[in-house]
Amino acid sequence: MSKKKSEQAPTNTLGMDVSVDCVVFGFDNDTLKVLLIEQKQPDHTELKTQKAVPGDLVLDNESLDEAAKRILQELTSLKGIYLKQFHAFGDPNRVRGLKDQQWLRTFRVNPERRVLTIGYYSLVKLSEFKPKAASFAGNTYWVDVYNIPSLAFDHNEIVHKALLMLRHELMADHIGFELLPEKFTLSQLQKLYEIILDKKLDKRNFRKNILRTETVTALEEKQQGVLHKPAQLFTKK
Amino acid sequence: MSKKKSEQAPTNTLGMDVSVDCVVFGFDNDTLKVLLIEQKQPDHTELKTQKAVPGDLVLDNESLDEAAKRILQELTSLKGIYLKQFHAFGDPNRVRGLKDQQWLRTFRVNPERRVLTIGYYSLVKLSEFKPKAASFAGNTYWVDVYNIPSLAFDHNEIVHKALLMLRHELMADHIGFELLPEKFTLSQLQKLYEIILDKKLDKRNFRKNILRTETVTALEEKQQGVLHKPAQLFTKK
DNA sequence: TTTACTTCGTTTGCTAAATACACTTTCAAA
DNA sequence: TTTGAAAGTGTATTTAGCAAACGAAGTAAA
Repeated sequence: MSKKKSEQAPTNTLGMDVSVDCVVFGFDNDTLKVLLIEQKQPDHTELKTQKAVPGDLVLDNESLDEAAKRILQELTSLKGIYLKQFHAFGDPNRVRGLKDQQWLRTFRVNPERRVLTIGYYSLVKLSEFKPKAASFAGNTYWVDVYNIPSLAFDHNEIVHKALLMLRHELMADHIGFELLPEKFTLSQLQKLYEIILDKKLDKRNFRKNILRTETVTALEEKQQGVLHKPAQLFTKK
Repeated sequence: MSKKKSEQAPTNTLGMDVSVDCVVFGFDNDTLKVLLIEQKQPDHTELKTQKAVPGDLVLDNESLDEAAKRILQELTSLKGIYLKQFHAFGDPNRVRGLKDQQWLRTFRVNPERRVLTIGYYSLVKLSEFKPKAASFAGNTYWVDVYNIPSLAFDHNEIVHKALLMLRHELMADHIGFELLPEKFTLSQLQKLYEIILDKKLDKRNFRKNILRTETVTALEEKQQGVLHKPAQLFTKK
């Protein structure tokens, strides 16, 4: 930003591509899931398709947050989704793998260029999620965050880091309800916490703590159609 | 990373410049300081010089961490300095201010290009710091982090965010001693914490907490040359 | 050498907050 | 009316936070 060009090496005058990758988390009351997209199968070839986290290049006049929002919106058709930047991934060779290059050549103008990517994670309510039909290369999948297949580029690392950052933020800012429907029970919320943090929590203490933070409010309503005592419903404050 | 080019806007084919900016923190036993560099005064002009945090473009084959290390090493001649990436700043117009452009034109090949910057902060021991003489544009200064002047680009925002992230990490990972000499007293460490967190701490609780984390070990040695009971010296474990 | 002064490091004693832990209640279905 | 299944709740103990005070260890000046 401020130094003169250094003597020992030429300053980068080509620039590089910058992308945003979104680790989209969803929760189905049982497992924490991550949304993956699949490489579109090139016509009549037998290439094994790769999977990755959704992402795209940042456009010329777009901020990083705007790019992340755009990607997510094209993907989910939802607005107002929780989004958080968590890390920049800048290995010079992070898209230079053979399969990675094969994939990039199918749609990038300059597939061989270095790509810096900014990682975002987002929290969506699975109940509201409708995968947008034909907008993406290949299919989309939800996979268990604790059982992620081998992904293209450095996306396994990106997902892993996203989970670590999500854990931190969950403890600090109690954003868990972003993954639940509008109305939810405290047991659902607790189970979500337990799965994200990967440890058991005490029911009474959990309730005390959550209610103290005042991030949720009790509704008059109760759960319906369950074959046991119906729980009180809550919503985010 | 994976989407087809979207219809509504052309994908960026020019790429952009990527830089790393380092917020270098130092501690003089009294105030938390940040290292600033000053724009080199163009010959016989009367332009008011601007100040900024040190940074530079990322080179073609360099990772982000490597770029940050390089910048810091040229600046301080020190190795093994604590460094942490904390945020990416990607506003499309973040270097497009009039004065910012004037400055960039004095040394950048393409001063008008969009620049994405990755923010790092680093912790240096002021006692070991020797500002490198002529390597940089203009002078270097240490300024109180709570009294930062108006800086070029979006560097005020960058410094502010760096401080917030430092606070979080200090509480979580107890990295404070990175700012102190090899041997330090717990009172020094406590004062450092109080200044970074901007609040008073209880002496006994502080000592209990720090000793419990086992990040420091007591030496056999005691403080010398003080006109009161000498304190025990500690060092990082 | 005595006294005053300063900060160190710990003690005591109180209050507030966090943690560990187990039983009763409510509803639907059989 | 019994059964299964999850909801919902209270208390005792431990740990953390805070205030005041004190003996210890050193220097400096009388």
